[in-house]
Amino acid sequence: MTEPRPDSRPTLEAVAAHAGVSRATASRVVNGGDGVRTHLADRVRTAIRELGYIPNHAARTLVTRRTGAVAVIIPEPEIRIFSDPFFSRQVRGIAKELTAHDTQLVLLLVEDRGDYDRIERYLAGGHVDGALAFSLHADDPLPAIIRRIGMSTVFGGRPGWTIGPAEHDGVTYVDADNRGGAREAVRHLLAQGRRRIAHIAGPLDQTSAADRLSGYRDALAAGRPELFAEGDFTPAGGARAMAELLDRDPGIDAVFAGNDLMATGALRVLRESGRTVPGDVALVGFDDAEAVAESADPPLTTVRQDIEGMGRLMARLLMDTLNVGPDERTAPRPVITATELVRRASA
Amino acid sequence: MTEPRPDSRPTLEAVAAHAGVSRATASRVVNGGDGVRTHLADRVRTAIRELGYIPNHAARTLVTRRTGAVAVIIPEPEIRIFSDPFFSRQVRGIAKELTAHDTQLVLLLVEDRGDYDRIERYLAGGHVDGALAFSLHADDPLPAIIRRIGMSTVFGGRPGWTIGPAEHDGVTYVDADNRGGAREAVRHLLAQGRRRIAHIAGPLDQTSAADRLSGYRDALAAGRPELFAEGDFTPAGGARAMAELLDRDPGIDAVFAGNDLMATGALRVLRESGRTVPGDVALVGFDDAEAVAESADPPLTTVRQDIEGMGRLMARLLMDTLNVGPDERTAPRPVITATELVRRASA
DNA sequence: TTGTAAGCGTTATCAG
DNA sequence: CTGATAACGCTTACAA
Repeated sequence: MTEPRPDSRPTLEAVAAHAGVSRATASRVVNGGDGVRTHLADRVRTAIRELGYIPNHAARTLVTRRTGAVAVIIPEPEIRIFSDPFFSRQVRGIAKELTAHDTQLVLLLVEDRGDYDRIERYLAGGHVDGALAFSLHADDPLPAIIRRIGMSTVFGGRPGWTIGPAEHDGVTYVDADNRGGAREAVRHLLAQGRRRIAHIAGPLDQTSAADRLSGYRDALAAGRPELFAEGDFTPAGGARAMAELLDRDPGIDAVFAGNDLMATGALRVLRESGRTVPGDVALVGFDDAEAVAESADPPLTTVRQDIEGMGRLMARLLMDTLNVGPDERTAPRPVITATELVRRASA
Repeated sequence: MTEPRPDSRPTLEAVAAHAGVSRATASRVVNGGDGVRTHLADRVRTAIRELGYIPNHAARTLVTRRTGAVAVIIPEPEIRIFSDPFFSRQVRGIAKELTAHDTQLVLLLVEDRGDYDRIERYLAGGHVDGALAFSLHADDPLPAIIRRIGMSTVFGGRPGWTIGPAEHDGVTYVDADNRGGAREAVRHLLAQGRRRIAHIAGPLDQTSAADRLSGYRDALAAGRPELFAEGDFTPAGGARAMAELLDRDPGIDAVFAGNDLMATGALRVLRESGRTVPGDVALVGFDDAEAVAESADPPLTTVRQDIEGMGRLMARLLMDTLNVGPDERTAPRPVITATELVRRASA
């Protein structure tokens, strides 16, 4: 019923023998075939096909010191992380780009502090050629690890220890223009004649939240009072913050939420308080999270960021680094991607 | 500023020399140290620590033919897949379990049909020891590939080509008790005196959708008319199906939706039609998707499945298979996990 | 252009 | 219990 020894696959040696050439020549053909007479190359290719040869990855890695794999490190200090569509979509973008470069994606989830030992061992163990890491808090141990073992890395989101988009210190990262996007959102509210614009910020130890708060302040600069509460990027947190804000100032006529999830929470509280949206209070979110912004009631006006595109970009940047050798790499630098205000019914 | 040659890490050879033993002995210590005099073992361990030795994975794999990695294959024929919290949570469970077994997770996303070539090459290339695969349609090429190259695999969700939980054909899979859960949901509606209970099914070529429909029918057996429309597991699809159902029978007084996302779509349409929930129409979802069921308005009564637990289970089952050798493995079998009705405000 | 041969870092076999 | 030594499958100088 089953084949005799399906276990051991043909080696390069077998291919060479089958084609009547040396293993070296066979190897050359497998790796592009430059400088091999087409006659022989064809014979080798035929042998490969007939034997169903597939290169042994471990053997290749052993000598080339290249694994053809990249680690994607995702922390989930809070529960929310992986169920947040944000990561899913970014990972999707990354996966697509890596696939295009014939590179594998090794997923490393970080649950708690102790996991970093494991991560370091893994990274140092040479299992991967580079790493992609996300949303680092200012005190995250990962940057130190990465620096220590000298691993090429691209970060997603401005790391907490950098000052801002302009001043960075030697890291490459991809981030949306959170500040600019927030500015645009608030200006949109101002343009509608809203006077008391509140902001529900995300956790301010995350730079995306801090940058959006900065944008909010930028737009309000013209002598307007600022009024904000800190949420946690969840609907419940948004609801809590909204209640607090309403308590502090019942006259609020607009809210800019740091993300769509918090906006839905705010929406619920606004409705429960008897206010209409956008009639009494206009509401703008951030992310344009699918299955959230669009299906909210009313659908959310929000600031869209191209999350999948950011993921792709991260991967591309990393591949670029990997493909030039440590010598003449382009200097590490942040890449800021544009945001876009999507107007729906809520503001 | 930087170390001279941070590039080349110490080898086992170096450790052996440092400890004054043979490479073979050093290797034994690295792999548990059975049958090595404690005296020597300690010396080796010290050397390992002092040199910062980390085993070279490729070299090890080359000889042991074990990679210490597992592939997680996720198809996304429709757009929704990865932004669906379902996969995220299942992956999370898998990741946790694999980590506990010191095994790496290689993520393989399948975009389109052509990707299967790449997947097959990858699997056959011996990059991983086993695979975890999801939600296969009846005509999915993956099972054939997996059988052809004889790779240990555990499926998530009942594969489309199996008949049901009882009759399976040689595959191990983990699935929630979709049918039982659906039955419970509908019985709950019946117990409330609802008479016209409609069902919004997911795409019926997915077994989870088909099984939930079966459960719906089971519960209705007592001579009740069945009334269902097929959605696509998205809010928009749920809305579409709801509109269609209302059109066909305006007297519907309850709806069992195949998942929470479709339930939110249905909710919107019900509200827009002037109906109250649960006053005029009771609504039950499926999944208990966080940030969806709970934050819906009203919060959704739904059937919870322990998604993360299912992920962990899948990984554990695979590891079990991997650790016993092809000889005496326990026969492939489905594992069905329990569901639980979570009562909230919508029904 | 092609072949020979020397590794790459481990584990595993087999004497001692 | 320990140590040579032979694989593992491939790439890459170096020679021819």
